[in-house]
Amino acid sequence: MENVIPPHYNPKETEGDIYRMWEESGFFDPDKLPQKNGKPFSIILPPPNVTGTLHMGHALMLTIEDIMIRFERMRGKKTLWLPGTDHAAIATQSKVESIIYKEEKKTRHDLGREEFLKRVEAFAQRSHDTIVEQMKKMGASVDWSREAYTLDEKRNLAVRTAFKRMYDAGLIYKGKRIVNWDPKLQTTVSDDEVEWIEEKTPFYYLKYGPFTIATARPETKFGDKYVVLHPDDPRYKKYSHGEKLDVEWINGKVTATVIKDPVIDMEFGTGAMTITPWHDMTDFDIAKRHTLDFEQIIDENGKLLPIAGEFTGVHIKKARPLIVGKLKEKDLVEKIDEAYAHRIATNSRGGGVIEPQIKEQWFVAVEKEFEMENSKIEGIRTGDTVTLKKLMRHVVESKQIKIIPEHFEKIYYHWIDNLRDWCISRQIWYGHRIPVWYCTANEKIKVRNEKCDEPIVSIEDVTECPHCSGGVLQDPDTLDTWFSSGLWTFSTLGWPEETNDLKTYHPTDVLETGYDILFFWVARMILMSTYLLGEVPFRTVYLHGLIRDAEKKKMSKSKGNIVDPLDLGEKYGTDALRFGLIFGTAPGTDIPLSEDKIRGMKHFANKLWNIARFVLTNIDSIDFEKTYKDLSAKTDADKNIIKKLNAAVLETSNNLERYNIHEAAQSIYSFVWHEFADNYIEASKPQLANPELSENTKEILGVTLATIIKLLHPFVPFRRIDIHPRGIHISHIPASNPVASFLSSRRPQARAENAPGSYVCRRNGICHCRDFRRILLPRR
RNA sequence: GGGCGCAUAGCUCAGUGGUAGAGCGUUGCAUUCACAUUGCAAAGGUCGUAGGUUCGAUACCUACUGCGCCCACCA
Repeated sequence: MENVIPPHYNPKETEGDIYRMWEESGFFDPDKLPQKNGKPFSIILPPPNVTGTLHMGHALMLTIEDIMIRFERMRGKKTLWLPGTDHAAIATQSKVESIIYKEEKKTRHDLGREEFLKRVEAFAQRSHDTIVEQMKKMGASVDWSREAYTLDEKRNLAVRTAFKRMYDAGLIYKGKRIVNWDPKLQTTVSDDEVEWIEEKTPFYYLKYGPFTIATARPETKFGDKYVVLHPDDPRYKKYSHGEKLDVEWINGKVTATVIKDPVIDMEFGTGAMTITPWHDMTDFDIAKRHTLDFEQIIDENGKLLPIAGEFTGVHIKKARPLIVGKLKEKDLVEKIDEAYAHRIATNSRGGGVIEPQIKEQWFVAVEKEFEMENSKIEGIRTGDTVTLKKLMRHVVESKQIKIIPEHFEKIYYHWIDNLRDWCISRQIWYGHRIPVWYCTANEKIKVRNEKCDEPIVSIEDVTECPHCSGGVLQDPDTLDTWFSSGLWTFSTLGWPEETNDLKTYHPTDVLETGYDILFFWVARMILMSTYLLGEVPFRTVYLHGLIRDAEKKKMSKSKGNIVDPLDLGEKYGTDALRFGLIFGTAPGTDIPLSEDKIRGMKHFANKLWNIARFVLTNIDSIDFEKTYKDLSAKTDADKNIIKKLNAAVLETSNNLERYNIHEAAQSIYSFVWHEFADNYIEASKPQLANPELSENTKEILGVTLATIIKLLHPFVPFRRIDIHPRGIHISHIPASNPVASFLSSRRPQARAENAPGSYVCRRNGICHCRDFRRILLPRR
């Protein structure tokens, strides 16, 4: 037989063609799979942000999910992996804002809402196209026909429906709360998006009547008329709660009221502090607790308001030295500690220093009790009184959602227990506009109804006030990006419509993502799904670790240590990249990315190539109907390899079934290299020369090769064997590509021999045939 | 301050109640024989310390030491 196999595996020659062949086969779409009646298995892809390109974390995510999906598809399940992308509201907006500013020196306000959104959408589209290409390069077997976008029409309907249902149930409300305000980007920022930066600031000890108070921010102190003390502090025993004193302050005399509250740390500073409830979280809480007055000192642009007297209109940054100067003049400064280490809140989305403000915002009430409708959750019946927090905790506690690795369950509970109402409004333009309208009719219109003061919450666009037919204005704010991604497991399946997909694939089986978004996203999906559908969004949460650089540092643009997954894929082949990413890495543990390891896995890819090369040049055909169970041993080497092959199949399948991906990879790796190649192939050489053993040895070689290719398929899918009358091709598709056309004919019962060009193996692209299932364990 | 985790080969990491594993690195051998884009082999570990449970502990429990992460946000 003519040997046309080159000695080195060249992934570039084949990967693109193989992906195209998969797409043509249609098997990524579960409706087109031969096993129409298989049990469903579904994963919804965590949608990458349309902020540019994929990074290593995405490559890892795609690899793990593709392994799970291909494994289940091979086992005969009706397998859906649904892809999509995320508009990532604030991240995308600030990215585009900074590009526009860099190139044209214009802000979004210079362009106006409409023009700016056009620019963002164009950018998002470009990012999307890049991401899709990159996903294909990674070999992701997602069903492109069901692709979704968090901001497309269907998802918009889902968002509005969810908002209205929660509003009507009293779980969404508008309220005044202190929020993280970013004066630079002119928006609120969620607690999770705040980044704390260590800084040394002077720490001022100021005389406040008989007290000395310590502060790092004298510029906020104008309105301070409450001095807070610990009730047990012996130094301040003679002052009682509620006592009023006149004190000399920045702009003259103020009447100070003594408040006793145990939140005060007696050890810190002087044990006495004055509060600024409008601009400080802790102060806000204290003021609420004692029903004190709130007064705004700083405006939305970071400038002082008239309460600051002569400093009115001065930006707080400039105001500090001026105010300190005045305090010194008045002899109110006792001392200044220059070496005080302080943490400053900043907006991690490329914004400025956070200045807390009290603002009207939309919130989701997580502790408000309501009656559960339509519950499919075990342990919670329809009509039970619950809270969103309780639902979120319950489904994990009762193991209806299992988190891998398990210890993240504890972290999840801790987070839930400390959870406060979720602020869902954002003062940015890119995203889902809040589906609320306000009546703009003024007093001149006689028909104005009392109800006109109520916000109009609607799924459809509102053009006039339903009460007075006056004009309306939509709330200018947009929703937190996690509001729409919270709906992701079911909005992608067609909700609120009762689609077949929703019935078939929800709850989904696995949600696989990085542990860094357990709170941002995973928890919010659990909230949304349990409330809106009365069921869990997924049964298993698989959390992968974060990819770090060789020095174990987080990859970030500012550090310049980003490694592009596609570069590595290009250099070593996608299979090597995929195997390297998952080999020896446990879930939930960070992975220092070493190029050496990927290179090592390329050796494995090449080893595999040469194993196939040896086997295929020594045999004439492979009977793909046979499995390892049909093999018989004539020598000790035969006996050993059959036993080990058997064990490798079991171990790999068992481990994959339990989502022990790295262990499954280890089993198959060590079998392929250290049993099959090192031992059996060596032993087979004399056996092949012996006429009595030759035929049986060929059969063992062929079946073992076919089995390992199948076992490896979920991990390294870019391999196929074609046996052609004129030679044997591994990982090579002739230009005419009859295999692809055979696959697309979707005749699983058709015998291999009937295939065009007498291709013996037709199944290495998408493994769907009976024998693939037979080599793997049936589901428990 | 609250919570979670880690400590295993020179490096980076898997793993297990009963002979300790991988990648890279190191050393030696091998080039018409499937594999130089390499292969084969070797060296290298009292599995952080001290107690406990157990017939048996690197693994389970406790304490300690040293690291790391998350949350809270101290005026």
